[in-house]
Amino acid sequence: MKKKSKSISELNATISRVDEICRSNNLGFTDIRKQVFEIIIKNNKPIKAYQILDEIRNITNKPSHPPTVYRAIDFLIENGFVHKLNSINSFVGCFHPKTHEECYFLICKKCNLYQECCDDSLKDRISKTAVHNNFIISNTTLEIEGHCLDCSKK
Amino acid sequence: MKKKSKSISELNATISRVDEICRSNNLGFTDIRKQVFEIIIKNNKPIKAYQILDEIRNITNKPSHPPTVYRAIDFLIENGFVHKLNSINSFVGCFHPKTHEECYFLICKKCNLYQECCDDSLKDRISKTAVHNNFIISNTTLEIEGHCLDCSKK
DNA sequence: CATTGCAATGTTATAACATAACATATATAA
DNA sequence: TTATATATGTTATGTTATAACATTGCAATG
Repeated sequence: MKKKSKSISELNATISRVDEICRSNNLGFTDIRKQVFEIIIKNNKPIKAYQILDEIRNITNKPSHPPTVYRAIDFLIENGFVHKLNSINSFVGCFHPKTHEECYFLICKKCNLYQECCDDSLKDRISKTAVHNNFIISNTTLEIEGHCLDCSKK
Repeated sequence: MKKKSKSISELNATISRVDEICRSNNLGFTDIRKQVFEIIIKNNKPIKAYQILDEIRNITNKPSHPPTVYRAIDFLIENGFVHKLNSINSFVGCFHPKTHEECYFLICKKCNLYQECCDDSLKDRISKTAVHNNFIISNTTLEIEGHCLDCSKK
């Protein structure tokens, strides 16, 4: 389980990476989208849409509305830069965008830190289950809630 | 993928089974709870809380309110008789309550039919992933969305 | 350089999902 | 009887998300 925040350099590297991906794929990484992405990725923990909205209002001192945030989130999810945790209606940044399609998560209920856990054996197992049921996967939600090592010690 | 509705006898068997479990565990399977359970399990497809509320209103012709439904759902989920599909804010009945803790799902986006797919190899794989990350699981959400055989043929 | 088209954003309103808080009822045990 | 616990009724509100339409800005085309 992740113990501490990502380093500044790691954050910046991820942001640059997304910037590049957008440029090379002709995706408009607009100010709003960049802003929302940065808020999500810097948050370290899953963040909710209305928290993002509050932050934007604080930063810009302008009126902002839910659709602005949700549209940006949609863009970021569509392109794999952000994931939604359905079990807690929250959003997390992806630290290795475009390197995998599916993303699985461990979420600590106590400290709220999360970790992507996208190992291939798990992916394979899920694929096999789908095949076995004659099912064509379009997207998978795997969210494992519980306690990380630190929090289960306490 | 499930092709058709469960048979009446299968439904009744499940309802009786739940009834028994409640009796032997001293759980109050009250009228409201039974009613909500029956609505969910007979629906065959994932159903939403407010749809359940509408059905109750139709059946009873009395004023009913969201908390009534959500309380019943909470009871049913706590005791493993119903599961929530977080990815679509919907509820499904469990056809083998108390025989497993975790329940995984295949959900067809086209016809909305769902199937529980709780094979042990998948469960083991998830456990191993958790162990590998020093993580203690309290609950797992695995929802695989896509298309069932029938719908992918069309 | 219009003007047309398109993608993104602004804005208002409301839909959809869920729970807090307190009142009432019902059953059962002390 | 009274106390206690469990369940339900009821009002209000909190939280999450989207529909619908107006406006802006920019780039391609004539």
